[in-house]
Amino acid sequence: MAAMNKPKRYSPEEVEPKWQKAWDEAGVARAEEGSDKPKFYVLEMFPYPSGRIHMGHVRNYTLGDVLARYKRAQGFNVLHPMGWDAFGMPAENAAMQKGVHPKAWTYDNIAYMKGQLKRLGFSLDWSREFATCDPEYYKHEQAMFLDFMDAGLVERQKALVNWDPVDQTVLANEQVIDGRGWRSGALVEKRELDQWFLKITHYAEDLLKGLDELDKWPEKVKVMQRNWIGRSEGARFTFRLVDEQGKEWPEPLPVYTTRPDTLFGASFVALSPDHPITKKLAENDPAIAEFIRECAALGTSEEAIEKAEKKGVRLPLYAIHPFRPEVKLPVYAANFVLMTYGEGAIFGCPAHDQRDLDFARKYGLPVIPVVCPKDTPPEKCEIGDEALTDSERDDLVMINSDWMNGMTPKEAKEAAIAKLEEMGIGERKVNYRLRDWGVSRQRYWGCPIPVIHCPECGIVKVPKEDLPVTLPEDVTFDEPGNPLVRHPTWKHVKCPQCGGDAERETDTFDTFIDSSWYYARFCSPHADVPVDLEKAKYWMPVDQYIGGIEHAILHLLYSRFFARAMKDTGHLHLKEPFAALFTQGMVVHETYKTESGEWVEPALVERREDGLYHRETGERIIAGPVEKMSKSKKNVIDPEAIVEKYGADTARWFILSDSPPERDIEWTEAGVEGAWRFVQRVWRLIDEIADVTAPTERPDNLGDDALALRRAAHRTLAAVTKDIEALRFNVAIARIHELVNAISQALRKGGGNPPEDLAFALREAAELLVQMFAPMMPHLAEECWQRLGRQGLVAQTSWPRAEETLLQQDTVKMAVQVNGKRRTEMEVPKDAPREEIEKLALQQDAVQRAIAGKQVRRIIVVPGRIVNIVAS
RNA sequence: GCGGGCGUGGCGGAACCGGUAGACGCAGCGGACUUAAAAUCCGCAGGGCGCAAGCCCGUGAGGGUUCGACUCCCUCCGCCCGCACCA
Repeated sequence: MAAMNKPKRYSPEEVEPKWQKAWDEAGVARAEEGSDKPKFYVLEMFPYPSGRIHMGHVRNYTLGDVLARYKRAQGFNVLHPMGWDAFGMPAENAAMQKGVHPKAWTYDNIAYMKGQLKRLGFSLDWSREFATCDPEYYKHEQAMFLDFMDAGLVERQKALVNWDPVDQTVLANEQVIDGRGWRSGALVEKRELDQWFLKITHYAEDLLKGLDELDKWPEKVKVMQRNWIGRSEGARFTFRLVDEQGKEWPEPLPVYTTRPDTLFGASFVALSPDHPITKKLAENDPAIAEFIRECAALGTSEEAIEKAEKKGVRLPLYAIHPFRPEVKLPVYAANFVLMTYGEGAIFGCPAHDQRDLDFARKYGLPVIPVVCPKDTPPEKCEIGDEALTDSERDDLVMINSDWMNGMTPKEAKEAAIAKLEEMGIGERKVNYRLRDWGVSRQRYWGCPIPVIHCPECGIVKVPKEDLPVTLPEDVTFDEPGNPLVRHPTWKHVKCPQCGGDAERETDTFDTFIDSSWYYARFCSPHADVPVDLEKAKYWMPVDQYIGGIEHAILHLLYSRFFARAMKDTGHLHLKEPFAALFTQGMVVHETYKTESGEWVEPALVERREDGLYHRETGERIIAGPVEKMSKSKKNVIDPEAIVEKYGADTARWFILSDSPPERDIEWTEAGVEGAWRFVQRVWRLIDEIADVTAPTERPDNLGDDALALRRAAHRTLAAVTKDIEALRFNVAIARIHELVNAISQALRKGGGNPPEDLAFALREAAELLVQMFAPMMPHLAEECWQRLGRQGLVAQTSWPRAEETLLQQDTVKMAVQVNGKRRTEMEVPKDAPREEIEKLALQQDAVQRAIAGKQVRRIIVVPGRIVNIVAS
């Protein structure tokens, strides 16, 4: 008989804080080096301290926490740290809008969000916490930058940037909307500024090759990175140029091509509007100058590029065809030729390149096919509106190409390159789309770049002993622009070399630098070097990295680059920081609008019999599509409200159920209610079983019910173990549901006073159940564990092992098919001989009916699964 | 245009290596308990025909391989994501 005062209902608001405290005190999440256990480093992408945790965080960190808790139980020494990606523009925006200092705003947010993460019960090692805006963190970033400079991995280049003349700052491409600054609305200008660049291109080939080894990364991400790096093989060669009088231009013109095989089809040469020759010619030719202006005004927005017509302007030059000196190709400046790729100049072969074809048609240039399908006679080979761009197909052959005629395009490529090399005017060349990484930002809330500009000595590195270069705190945000520039004293320093007056660099680093090495810092967060190599050698690489797909290129590529640069400067020992990557799906929610088209938040929507209504105004509400939670569409569910109402375990359980973690999950009230009911149901079940008196030793003879339950429990354990390993949490949860159903049924069968054997099985199953869901619902698990009278924390208990003998069955159910159609099923002994199974199958009534009047031709037996009788 | 992925009940999704399609959950329906409701518990549930036993159809469409296909191959349709004047 249960005690009267026992809580009927599980109350997370009381239970959860209690266990969170217990975990803290027991140091459950503490990771220590020097353990003889194998290590496991699980990391989720650290958050930007925007103010509050959102559902995406809940999903991300729940996935990681399940894995961390599971691996700990499996006997791993687990590193599961958390920190803050704390530099960035929102802090400055808050400063401008609300008058708070970015630092205060950031640290307040961190404090608040840390509390939220704790209330969600994540087993994080907070002793390793840091924020990237801590000078203790960024001073190491500055030191490494100096080392990168010494290693030749840093360059200062002029670069075209988006300049907002009102806010007086550089904007990222994403911050330019329809040619205007997203905050100021001012027309953005293109400015050429001196910027710091990290030479990521130095590792282009290695970053590409490294992808092949990352067998635990999603193919999708690797493909995106491959495309981004954009390796292409071709040739670089030069054209001789002559002017209209036939006078030789002083310099030959280099071009890059991936299709040297099509050289005989060339009908023009085109330069980028930004090409030095174009600019030079524009000095004396207003038409060219006007064209350059036009192209610059068009901007670089994707939309503009997409819509832009192929356009060009004739330059007063001809290019001499390298293989046919008598042929002079007209030279144009064309808007589709990019200065930033290859040599900023191309030869146009309209027959085999769509852009060239469009251009040729517009300007009436010849279209000479040089590649032709084998079964088409050369004279019939014509190009309409579409260029023939294939070159890999084997059924293609070169035509109109002098000595290359008859070759395949592949052979012709080789032949053309050989010829260009022989002539001494070109060579084989690999090109990459990847550009160097511009890291200068004209912002305050970022890591200061540790260099000094001296009028005498030029660029001078800040001596390492003077690091960190810290941000001044007495800055104002009442004017646009970078407060570091107008700070009265900060930038004025003596040159470390000559002692004369000099100025600090006032740009700060792109915040992507901060997140490019934080994973390594977690190994030794308090070390006085960027990374303690001994510790990094123990913990790195990250065994499982988890985060959103939106970082597929930027963050993940920068991190891979940084690891390489750190390795080459002695700060790390490996090139690939993340051994396994998991990209989670988004949390989505239905959207709601009033009839007048205003977005309505879910909390204000009331579900009535005949539809949806506004809780306050009573207006009709129309449900819209299910979309990513976003403030603008108001379809946001605040995790804090969920935790308050249902507790962390319910939130965690729901977000893990139903949808596989890589897919989007729809947050629904009904789904959360379901999870909540399950939490209560488990609690009631454990509560009842705790009252059953059970033997501690397994009774010798187990009845059918007890044996069946033991089998169910151990089979579930085996399945759940596999599913967690594979991050198939939704399936693991389904198995756990099944086990709960099985235990409930067994408990009902046993009545209030089950026999000894069943009592033992019930207890065993209950304990296994609790251990299985502990990584997902850790608080409930501890409470149940205690209720079952077990000592210690589940969080510190080893993962149970399934008993092998219980996983096997004495008899198996086999389906019986006739001609591939299932007719019946039968129970046969596990290792019944083949003949026995065939005989039994043929005896089945349903089989007899199905084969009546037919001849049995063949019987296929798949042991333990099916029998298929082929009859005709 | 190029690249990647995905199409399974009303919904989210299961299905090991080619072997009983639809586990589990949500929503739904019926019943028990209750004065009533909530909660809880029991049961039903892909579609069609049938009183039933049972039979037929069924994993986007069509074809192929196979004793057997959600799974492998080909063609097509649809959706999602990424990249995109990259020579």
